[in-house]
This record gives sequence, structure tokens and C-alpha cells, in this order.
Amino acid sequence: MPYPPLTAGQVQALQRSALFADFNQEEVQRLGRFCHHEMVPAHTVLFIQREACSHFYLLLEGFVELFLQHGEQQKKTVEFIEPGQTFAEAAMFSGQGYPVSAMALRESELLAINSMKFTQFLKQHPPLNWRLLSNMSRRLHQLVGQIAALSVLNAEQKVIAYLLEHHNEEEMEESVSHLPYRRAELASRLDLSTETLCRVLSQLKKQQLIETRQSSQIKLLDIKQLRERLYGSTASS
Amino acid sequence: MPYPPLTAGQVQALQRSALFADFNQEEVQRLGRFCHHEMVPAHTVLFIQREACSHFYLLLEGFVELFLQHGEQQKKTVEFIEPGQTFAEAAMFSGQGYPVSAMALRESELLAINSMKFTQFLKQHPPLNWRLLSNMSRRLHQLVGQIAALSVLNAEQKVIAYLLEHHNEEEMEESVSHLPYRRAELASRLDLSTETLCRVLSQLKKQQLIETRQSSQIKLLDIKQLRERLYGSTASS
DNA sequence: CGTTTTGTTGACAACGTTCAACTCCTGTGG
DNA sequence: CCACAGGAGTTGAACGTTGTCAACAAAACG
Repeated sequence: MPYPPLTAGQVQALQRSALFADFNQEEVQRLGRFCHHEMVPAHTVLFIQREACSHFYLLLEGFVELFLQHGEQQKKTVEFIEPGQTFAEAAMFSGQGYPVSAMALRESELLAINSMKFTQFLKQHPPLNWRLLSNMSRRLHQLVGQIAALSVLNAEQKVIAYLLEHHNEEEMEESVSHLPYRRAELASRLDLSTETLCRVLSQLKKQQLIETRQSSQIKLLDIKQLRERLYGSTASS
Repeated sequence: MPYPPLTAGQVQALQRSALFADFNQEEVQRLGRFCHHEMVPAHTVLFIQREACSHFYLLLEGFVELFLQHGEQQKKTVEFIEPGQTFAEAAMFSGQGYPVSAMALRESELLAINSMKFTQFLKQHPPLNWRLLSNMSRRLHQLVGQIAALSVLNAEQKVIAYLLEHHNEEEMEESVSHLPYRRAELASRLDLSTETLCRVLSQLKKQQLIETRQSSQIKLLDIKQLRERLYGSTASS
């Protein structure tokens, strides 16, 4: 038994994730034998593109960025991971290593799950196969949505689409989109330069469609009109 | 037994596909009970985005395009499917319907596999789970590669990347990239206008890096130099 | 409180799209 | 077999959107 047993909190976190939602106590314990807990400071690189896949992860606390690199300096954010999400599950099965690189943007707490051991475990738990398939399928949808957004939407539409997708309906009586990202981070995710992102936000502010507070919280003032700006539909994730 | 038995050719096609590669005769026959053969003329729509997923497909002959639509008129090609490939397998598991639309670009011959029946079949054939996972995983890689290409490469690099990926190393002593597409089709796949695609091809012709024959066959004259134009690497699918 | 990082705004340039003209192919009917 | 029509491919010019560079403002941090 190479790893210390899981804490109660970690067990709960596993059971709250999509993959292991209905695991019973015993199954979680068996899973725990090849998970280890990691606490990493901001800017830690968890894995890099093309590297052989040794683990996949469940994020407990913090914030992780999945990104691509081209040439020496260009970086493109593919996705942000928030607590409760698993990532890099798909990398286990392709035999081509991780398709992206991953970096913690803030100090983060993770559960790293050993890929080899997990694939063995998988054979003994057929229902998990289904979960994984549906998980990956949903991720495929998301990526297709991103491709649509990249190729079909202009700067303003990208921003609006993102705001609408990520605003928390129930949060306050007002619709506040909490964006815990730096401008540069969000810009990279939307495939814009920081400058254009700023400009779009300014314009939307001028037109009274949004309000910003301390630059990381964005209040949506007129959701209907925002939706109209996306035309009929976004087809986005 | 709702469907006629499979012909020898269809059985072979199934066994040549990635998903069913090592199926034995009996397994293929059972699979055949919920496959049906389709022969469709060019421009047939096989399914459309968001539609509930009733079948997935193996392309036997012909040519199929997977695409997205935005608004009323914009179309973006996500992928071309060539004979031997399966497509839309992932749609079964997400519960969100097909993520894209599919249209036959030429007269095409397909095997349509009933999704419901297949998922039942899947439970009795655990090794298939693995196949599916690795298939979908590879597709995820591809999509990530496309995202990279869309966001990081310029027009010339997109074209070169595509040519290099799709040229047939062994075909003739010369490297001929057979592109059985219309300019407009290829342009949509690369997210360019037909015009820019033409311009890029012209430039490459002028610089003696490629040659075109009857506009659908492209001979790569200097692969090394083409590679250099992509910088260090493409990170593309 | 000053220093450093992040965000915002403007001027300008670049790349790609759009529109329009034109050429080249392909296939069809005379 | 040629002529012609229609579509596909190619090229040029003008335009627009977004990226880049540079200056500046505002926060964050020690």
C-alpha cells in the first residue's frame, strides 16, 4: 500500500466528482491505494505536452490551466480547470502522451491518480467504463464548441459567449460573472490579445451591457441584449 | 433479426476498422444484426447537429464531411471522413446528441450501426470499451491539434501543415498529396477563404515548393523546406 | 510609500476577407 | 468534334478586424 489512506475530505471530493460519483466506501478506499495528494504552489507545471502519461488528476482546490505551446513563446489556453473537475483522463488511452500541458495558476491541491493502476482497476469496475466514455464524450463536445467559437465568432461574440456560459444564474439577484482570471489569461482562452479583450469590455461597458468591479467581477446588465449580439445561436460549448 | 446478413465485403470492412479489428467471425455476425447498409447520393445529410443520436457510422466508400453551422449561412468543416473510418461513435455517450452535422460529399456507401443496440452489445464485450476509449482519446488529440492550428498558425502554415499531414509518403517516388476536395471544401477545413487558399498555393508554386496537377493533386517538391516554414513544430493533429 | 505588475487606451500595421473581374476546366448539346 | 454554358479556380484592389507597439493609469505588493 504505497500511499497514505485518504482523508475524509478527499473521499468526499472523489464522490463529488463526475467519475466516481456513486462509488461506495470500499471502492473509494481501493481507489485510494493509488492516489496521492499533492499541494503545489502557483506556477507549478504538472505535466507537459507529449510527455508520457503517468497520472491523471482531480483538482480539489485552486486553479489549473491546460495550454498548448507553439514555437518558443506562443501560449494558447485550451481550458481552465476548477475544483471538482478531473483532467487528463483521456491521455491514458491514446498512447500518445498528454495532448496539452498543465500548470497550476494558483496554489492548488490535487489528487493524482496513477494511470497504470487505474487502468487495471478499470477492468474490475465495468460501470466506470461508461462514466469515462460519457465524460470524454462531453469533452469532445466542448472542444468542438471551442473550434466553432474560434472559427466563426468575432472578438465581441467570443467575449459575450464566454460571459453568458460562465455567469452564475443564481448568484445574487444580479447576474454576476465571477471571472477569477487575469485579463491575459482570459484573453488567451478566447484567443484574443489582452488589448482587444479590454477594448471589447470597454465598449460593452459604454453601452451599459455590463459593469466591472475591481476588474475580475463582471456584472451582466442586459442578458437579453447580450444574447442577441450572438445572433441566432453560438453553437459553442 | 431486423437486418439482412452482412456480405463478405462488409465483414472485411468491419474487421479493418480500428474499432472491430480483432473481432472473430461470430462477433462480427452478432454485430451485423443491428447494422444496416446504406448507399447515399452526393449531398445527402446523414445527421444534423443536436439531433438525438440514433446511429453511428462506418464509411465503406465515398467521402463524408463533418461540419458546424452558425447563424444561417456560415459553415465550418471540422473533419473529412475517408473510407475505413468510423464517425459519431462519441455522440452515443454524451446524451447531448450529435456534436456536428454530417453530409456525404460524394456518393457514399456506409454501414449504420444502431446506437441503442450497440451500447447493449458493448456491455457483453468488455474489450470493446478499451477500443472505444482509445479511439475517442485519439480524436480528442486531433481536436486539440485543430484548436492549436486555428489559433496559432497563419494561412501559409495551416496549408503547409495540412499538406504535410496528408501526403502519402509511399505514393510514387514523388510525394504526391492527393487532395480529393474542392478548393472551397479544403478552405473551410483550414478556416480560410477560398481566395486566400489559392493565394497561398500560388506563392508556394512560385517558390517551387509544390506543383499542382489538375488542381486536385498537389506534389510536394521540397518537404524539408516546407517543414521549416512551420517553425520548430506544428503541435497539430 | 514607492516599486512592480496588471490593466487600459491610442496609433498604426498586417493579415485575411470581401467583392469583382477574369480564366480555366468540364461536360453537354448541336 | 466543336461550341458554348456554367461552375470552379485564380488574381487584383479595397476594406476591416485584430494584433503590435508604446504610453499611460491603476492595482497589488512589500
